[in-house]
Amino acid sequence: MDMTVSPDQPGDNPNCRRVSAVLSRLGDKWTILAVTMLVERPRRFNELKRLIGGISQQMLTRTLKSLEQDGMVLRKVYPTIPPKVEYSLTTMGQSLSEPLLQLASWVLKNIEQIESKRASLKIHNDEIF
Amino acid sequence: MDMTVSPDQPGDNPNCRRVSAVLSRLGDKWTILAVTMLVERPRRFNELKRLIGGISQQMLTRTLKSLEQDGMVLRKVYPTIPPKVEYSLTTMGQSLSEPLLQLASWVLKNIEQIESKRASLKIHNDEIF
DNA sequence: CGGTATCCTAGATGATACTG
DNA sequence: CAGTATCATCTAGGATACCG
Repeated sequence: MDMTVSPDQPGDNPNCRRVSAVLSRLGDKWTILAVTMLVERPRRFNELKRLIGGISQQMLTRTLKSLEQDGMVLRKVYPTIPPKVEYSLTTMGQSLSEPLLQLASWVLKNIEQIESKRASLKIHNDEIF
Repeated sequence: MDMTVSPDQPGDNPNCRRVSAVLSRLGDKWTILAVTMLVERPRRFNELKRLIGGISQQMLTRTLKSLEQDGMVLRKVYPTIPPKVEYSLTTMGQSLSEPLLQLASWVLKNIEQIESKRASLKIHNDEIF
């Protein structure tokens, strides 16, 4: 599972792509947010929906299902009326949350700079066209 | 820029979505790999293409342009014949690479477990359908 | 060598309605 | 409450051809 790269190594790098496949799943529009919302404690479906904000019901369902299939999230159903479903992080999910929170923290520290850079480019383009 | 969440706080969370927007850009299919390939030293366009492997020319162009617009990557053109273009990480790009490499490292440590879990679910579904 | 331009498709996402 | 089902839209990404 070596991701180091010898200089100018030609051809494809299968390990890179296996890792990339997982990363691009983690990096979809909602996954990281969902995991973040589960760090503190288990949450119910609609609770997560409110916390995340702006996610459609369907996408929350899919996101949670993917996380469950990858072993990051545990789904527990309480057969009450009305039904209650609680989502929590597995051990692997908790360990994932550590680098994820570090990344989120980096984004928070740098988001002003990123957004202002994007904005300035936009203005520049607007001047040209 | 508070990402902490008071319990059951209703409504949308704009900060979450600003962060999410950046994260989902970072998490696309190629960005993280591209940044990783630039950590060691600057690289030329086709060098990156070879290192990443499997990326189309167009997507590499787009990925690098996005990173440049966000201030992560510096693009330096040497007006030689044939043309030579070198990409390197900016200071912000270097600082980004730290949490990114930690995340990549986490994936490497857990990828076997994730892939086997996915595979076992696939077998299970194949038995049903 | 390091790109653009164009076209195309699968999949991601959203909106809405319905259900146990 | 916690979903499914269905339909519509948008975009990421690939393939290919061309360019300075």
